[in-house]
Amino acid sequence: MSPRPKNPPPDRRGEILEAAFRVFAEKGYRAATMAEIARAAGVTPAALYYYFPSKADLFRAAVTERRSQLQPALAALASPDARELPPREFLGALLRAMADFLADERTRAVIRILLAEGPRDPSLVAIFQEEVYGNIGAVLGYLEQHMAQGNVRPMDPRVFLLFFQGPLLAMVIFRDLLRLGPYRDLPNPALVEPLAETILAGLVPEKR
Amino acid sequence: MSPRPKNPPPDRRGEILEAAFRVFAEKGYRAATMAEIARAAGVTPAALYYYFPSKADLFRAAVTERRSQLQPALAALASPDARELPPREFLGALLRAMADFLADERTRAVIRILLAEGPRDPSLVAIFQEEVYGNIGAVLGYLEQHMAQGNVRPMDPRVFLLFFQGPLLAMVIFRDLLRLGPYRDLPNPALVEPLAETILAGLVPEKR
DNA sequence: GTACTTATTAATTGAGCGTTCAGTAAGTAA
DNA sequence: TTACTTACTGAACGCTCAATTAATAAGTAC
Repeated sequence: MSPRPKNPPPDRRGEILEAAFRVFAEKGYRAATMAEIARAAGVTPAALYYYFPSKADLFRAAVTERRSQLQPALAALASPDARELPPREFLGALLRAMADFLADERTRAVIRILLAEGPRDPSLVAIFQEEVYGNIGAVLGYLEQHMAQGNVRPMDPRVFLLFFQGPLLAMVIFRDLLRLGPYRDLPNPALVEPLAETILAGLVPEKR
Repeated sequence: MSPRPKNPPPDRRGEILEAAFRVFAEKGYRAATMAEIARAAGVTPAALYYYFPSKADLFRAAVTERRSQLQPALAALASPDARELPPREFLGALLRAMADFLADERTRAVIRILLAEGPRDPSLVAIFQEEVYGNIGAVLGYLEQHMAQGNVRPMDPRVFLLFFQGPLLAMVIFRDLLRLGPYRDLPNPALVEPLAETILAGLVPEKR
């Protein structure tokens, strides 16, 4: 192959990032090789070093790039419109929005990377923590207000988040990451609807 | 150092397995080197090959060894005594037993390994799936019975498990694996007690 | 004490991988 | 046309690391 190809691809850098993300998501950081990423991107390994100074930098760039795709889904949860809803509707919508968010294959890839590399790379965790908690903040404001008014069972907001995110996260881990047999064919709604019903029955006190 | 030391340790193999488990748990499979495991066990790398044919075999053996430590905690959940309890007490005890189970550092190490290596090693997942689901089965029997009698809100048992395990698993991931700031100082009971209260209020219908 | 087995080491090998570097075709500017 | 920049390639380097091998001290059986 010759340098400077006839039809110069307009966004080599972007192609490399996408290929890198795919390979890192599939193999993990250590097992992913620059050679394989290069192959996936249709270039030679050396070309990767034209755009990124090291494997670590490429990894960071690839993951950070994808992260911004997650923003809208979370932001929607904190929209002013949503804040006008009564607790039952608000919390149900929140739950469904999170489920949609987790239904995205790229989201699951990020989770896969985060679970595999996060425990050994705090700076990677920090990237997501900042972003996710920035958006969750608004949701918590809503909650605190309704807890004070007695419309929602009062509790530590951290506990609330675990309560809400936990079952969904567990489903993604069991079904999509570990591929546990019994969960293979459990569709999202089959979890979300009973979950919403049961959580809300316990979380939102009966109308007085 | 001389071969065949003066005071021959009685259980070299066990020491190696323990050292290997620690290193694998901390570094992950790829990043853990035979040299480091050997150092942790107080032998040379070649000694590892006296007991285990390859790195992969050592890894499998180390993880499998630990797995059996988890059995008692899960078995207790399915004891005949527990099955006599009314749903509220049974489910509360189940939740607390799971929390205790997850409080064990070795359990968390297994989870860390499972999340990091599981997505790329189905046979590793299979080891745990078999064991965990063997014991969960008995719990599900209890549940089905009480669901049929209307004492527990009827639902897919898989959903029930996600519902029960999810928040605890999420706490372990956020607090212990990813070390998210806000969760750093959230003690187990601070999650378990409100969780039990809220889940049970929603899961177990009001007394008629 | 001799023969054999067990448990271990030191040294080495060989593959794989991140990274570097010199070279070069294609595009751009004067 | 010349000078320069951009965007790569092919080849090689150096290192790490899993795995092998030959040697050997300590224990055991006879």
